[in-house]
Amino acid sequence: MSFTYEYPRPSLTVDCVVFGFDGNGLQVLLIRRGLVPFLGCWALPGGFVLMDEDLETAARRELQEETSLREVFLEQLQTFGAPGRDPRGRVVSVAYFALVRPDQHPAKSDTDASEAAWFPVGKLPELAFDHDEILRAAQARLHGKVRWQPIGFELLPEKFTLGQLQALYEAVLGRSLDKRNFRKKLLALDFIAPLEEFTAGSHRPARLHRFDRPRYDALTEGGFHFEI
Amino acid sequence: MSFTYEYPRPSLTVDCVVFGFDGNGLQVLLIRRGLVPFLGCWALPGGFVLMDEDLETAARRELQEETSLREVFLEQLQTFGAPGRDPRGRVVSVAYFALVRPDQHPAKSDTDASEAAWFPVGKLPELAFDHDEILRAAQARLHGKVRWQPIGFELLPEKFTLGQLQALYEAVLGRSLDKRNFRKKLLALDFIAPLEEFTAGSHRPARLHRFDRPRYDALTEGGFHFEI
DNA sequence: GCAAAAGTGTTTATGTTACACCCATGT
DNA sequence: ACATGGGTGTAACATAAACACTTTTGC
Repeated sequence: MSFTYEYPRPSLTVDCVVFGFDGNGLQVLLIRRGLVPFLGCWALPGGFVLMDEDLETAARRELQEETSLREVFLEQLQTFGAPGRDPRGRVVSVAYFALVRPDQHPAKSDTDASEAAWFPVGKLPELAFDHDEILRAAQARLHGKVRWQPIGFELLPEKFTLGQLQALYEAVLGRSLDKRNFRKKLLALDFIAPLEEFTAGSHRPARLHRFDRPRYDALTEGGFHFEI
Repeated sequence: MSFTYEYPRPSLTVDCVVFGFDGNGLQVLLIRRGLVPFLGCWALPGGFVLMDEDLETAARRELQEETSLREVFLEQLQTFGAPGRDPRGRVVSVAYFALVRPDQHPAKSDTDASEAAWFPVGKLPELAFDHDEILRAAQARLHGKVRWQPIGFELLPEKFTLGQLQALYEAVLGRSLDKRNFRKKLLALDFIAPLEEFTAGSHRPARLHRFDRPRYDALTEGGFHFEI
């Protein structure tokens, strides 16, 4: 059919902004490029979408190929398509943002050809293409979203302390929160279940909690809305 | 360079979900397709992205070509790229959503070849491609957004009554609001300026108001956040 | 015993909800 | 005069914010 020749076609890629949390600050996973252009430069993991592949599938495939990450929380962010954003020609990129738990973290620096490393969001290196712009959009989304969606739990281990959760919120929101009010509010929401387990370690043991997803789903079906 | 042949390329389109408000209910602007596939079927305005054209520019161009709309509020919504969403082959579509004021509304039915018409969001015809899915995503975005961003004003004339504004919020949110509380809250936000003008007409004249964008911008720069 | 993080309640201020009547105009 | 939408205030209630000390552990 003549259709395939009617319009010139841009190339299509996906790029992923992968956030992690180490108990202290928010981190982003970057890879060092092994190809021109921007050879040796840090960049977001990503690559070309295959012809019969769903966009999210492409993002997950690239994540696994470049960072060994599987089964992470992944959500479409925004599509970047300014002409000139890629020196090779017209390349449109669908950006995703991902949240990974500490136990899913890939090694800080692989021995593989493709080097991957975590960087604190405050201390990022120069990035290839328009990846700094994509990253800013992802940070804005995370910031706007964490207050009314339970995405914080995607960044913590399955069992976590309220102290960890608060540190995460403080890192994402960029301000400190009152400990008593934070606990009161979160526990009142009633989808964080306290466990009979405690941390061991160099201070007073802290009670562990778990995010109760079935409970959360039940609440949201009833038109429930929270805000932190 | 060999790059251009390394990867097969999907075709890239933009589609626009255009919302309008007629004082009563929320409406969506659709066009009747003049080409196969889905010839004669209602669809979202949109079309192919040119090779050296920004995505938003493409959306604005298509809007003007197909619906004569210019200078509308336009925001990127989401990108739809499931293989098989277009029977012609792999076509990825970047969806936008637009808000237009009554004075920008194109004629209800053009005499032109390309027919365009407004439909109430509750009574939509069958749509081409996956446009029903795109439309649902746009409605969800509008619903989630209207409460904390001043997008309501993009759907009303420059000078409006609080009654009109409330009717719009009720249409978007799908529930009725208390008149006194609504007025109290909106006026307290302090970016809606009352004017010394009034409607004429068949009842008690209503005071007109104007959205004070400079005032709004000043407030948001100071980290201000509202919710209706 | 001291450093370090965990845990816990009350008071005050602020914001949200519910609610009913008179007003100005056109017909 | 009546129908129609415009306009107004207060009291009860719920939510959010401010605030300091005791507990438990490892060293």
